[in-house]
Amino acid sequence: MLDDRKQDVLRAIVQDYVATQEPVGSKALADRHNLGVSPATIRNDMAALEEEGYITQPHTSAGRVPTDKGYRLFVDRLAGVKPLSGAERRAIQTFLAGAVDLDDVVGRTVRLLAQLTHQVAVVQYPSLTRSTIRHVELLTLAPTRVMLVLITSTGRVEQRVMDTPGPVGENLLADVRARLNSRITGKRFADVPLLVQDLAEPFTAEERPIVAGILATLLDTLVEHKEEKVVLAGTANLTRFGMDFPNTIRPVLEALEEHVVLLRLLGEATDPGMVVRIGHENMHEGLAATSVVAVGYGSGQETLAKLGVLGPTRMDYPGTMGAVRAVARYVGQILAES
Amino acid sequence: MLDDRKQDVLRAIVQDYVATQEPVGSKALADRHNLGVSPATIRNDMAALEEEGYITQPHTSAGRVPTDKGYRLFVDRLAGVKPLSGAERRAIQTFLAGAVDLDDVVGRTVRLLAQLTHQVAVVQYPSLTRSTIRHVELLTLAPTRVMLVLITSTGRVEQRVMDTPGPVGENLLADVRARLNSRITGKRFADVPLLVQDLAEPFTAEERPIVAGILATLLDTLVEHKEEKVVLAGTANLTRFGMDFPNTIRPVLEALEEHVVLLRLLGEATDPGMVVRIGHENMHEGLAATSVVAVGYGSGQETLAKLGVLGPTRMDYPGTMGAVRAVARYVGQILAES
DNA sequence: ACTGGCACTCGGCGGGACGGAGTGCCAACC
DNA sequence: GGTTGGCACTCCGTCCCGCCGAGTGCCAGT
Repeated sequence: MLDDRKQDVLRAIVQDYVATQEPVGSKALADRHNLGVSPATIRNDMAALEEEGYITQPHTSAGRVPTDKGYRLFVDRLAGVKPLSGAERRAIQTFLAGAVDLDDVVGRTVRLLAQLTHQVAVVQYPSLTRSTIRHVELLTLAPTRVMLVLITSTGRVEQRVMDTPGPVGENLLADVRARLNSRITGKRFADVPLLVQDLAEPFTAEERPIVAGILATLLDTLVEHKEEKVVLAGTANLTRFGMDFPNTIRPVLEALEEHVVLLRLLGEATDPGMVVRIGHENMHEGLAATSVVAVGYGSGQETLAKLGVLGPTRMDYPGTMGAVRAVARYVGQILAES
Repeated sequence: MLDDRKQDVLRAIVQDYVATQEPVGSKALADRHNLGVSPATIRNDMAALEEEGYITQPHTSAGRVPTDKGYRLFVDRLAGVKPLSGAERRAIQTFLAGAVDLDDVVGRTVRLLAQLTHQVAVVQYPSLTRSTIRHVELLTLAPTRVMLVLITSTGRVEQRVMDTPGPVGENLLADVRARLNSRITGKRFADVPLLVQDLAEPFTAEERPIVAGILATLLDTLVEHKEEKVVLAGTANLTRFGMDFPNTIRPVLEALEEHVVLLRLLGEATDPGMVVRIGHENMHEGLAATSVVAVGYGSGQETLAKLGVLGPTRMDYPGTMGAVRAVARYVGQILAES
């Protein structure tokens, strides 16, 4: 379908367009890349590429610009992933190593990624769905008020305060705590409802509603925090592109504020494979000129969560992919150690 | 210095400019506000106002625009705080009442504030400095690894994982936990170092370094989390103003990413008094065209933290101040209940 | 002290001309 | 048949110019 030279031409067009941000013409191509043929020949190839939908011209008698389909081919077949320099790798490692807790790791990661790629970075918190329960703690705050603290295998802590139907003694609480932990410590979230089902039964009629309340809150917390959290950084980088702001930047900022959208963007990324979604592939009107590069990360084998960057379709894909992959690896490493 | 009519003129200029976003001329003023005098008279007053530095003209023969000094006078003496409508108040209350935990309260608050004011909203988490300790919990994660969970009177939970110099028995941990809680529960953060000073003494030579390590981590956590956390929302609202983006919006986005700057912006706000900082008063180059309206909030008497909004100097001050004040009150109320 | 009139100053806007970049096509060439 | 040089054509961006309107400052009159 596309002979070698046409692929070379497409690759050259993408590279030049990304570098200059301006439509690229046949003469400029012949000058900057030594393709060994004349501009006229390139023109013929360009006409063919346009026919096939890989490139387009903004107006008659302007240069060509890659289409989403063109970028897709470029990413899939014409370019690799550009590895980071040794210095960059070391910088990442030392920067992330200084983190004190999970929040800090995530915060540092997102800033790092934004700075490295000069784009908007998004990091999703380690997901609860695959993780297990490490400990459940119950504390009395007042006679009829209890705080539940849930610690997960990913180091995340969730807390919830609840009011109880009657006063709660320390003994009762200690009993419930012990029973709870012996049953669900080390278990997966999904299995918890079944495991605690009959936990209230041994208690007296007076105590039972209290215990039931605690269990309900526990289950509620598990469900509630399937709502993943995301953080982002580098929104100022959006201003680096073009002057057509009101139409371009605004919908992007709006999309970034909706966590639902963000999560969907990172959505399909899984650990080994990096996902690149280009322009309209995002299935979001406001992000038609935006690409997302995302990848899963995790400690050890399993994918805990995802991270990625978001920028204009005219981005440096090899470099961006390299940075995203590298950061994901180092974060996974850090998390595995702690 | 400024007679009544000149003040009326200035007020009218600010109101019209905020409404139209365009320099306002003498004729338009005479038409839209019934000041009872002719445009020529207004022109004289405007000349005086310009002389005094309250207004300025972008170019010769354009209308006048308020200066920072003009806005300052407007806020201080010419306008009040516009209270919200009953419907708005009810909407705030029900929206905030649905929150499940502290994170959720903060998240809802910031989104609410952004939507209400159509500007960028900033909410600082309840500060630790004035709050007291409600409970300290110690958990073993592995033989030589301990997790410390700190619960504060504001409902905030901080956790930290540490490695111990040797294996830690449950008995030892329970002992330390009990001693710690009996000493510092209910105490202020600032007093903790003194209170735990000699807590390691009763222990054996083997145990002492472990206990010391735990204490060190505790103190470290207290210091560490003086670094306040902030969240923001509504950055998309920045695009509502003018087309001079690259110069206007970029430095603002950059400033918003630096938490240090954000915290300083909210800085001086205290509960009863609302702080309005206009343009250059922010002492930040990139925020020369930006105003900040901030106020402290808290449950009961004391100010726990601050919130506010950030927008162009040409903002609707009375309305914004009304919204900020109202939201702060309701958040304080919600926090007091929980 | 206020008002109406008047000359003056600019910025914004539309129209027209120009130059340049780039294309498509065609005939010639290897 | 693929490749090349040449050429006419198209259109965008830009510059320049002149006009119009809004708004001002000043001054003389009430």
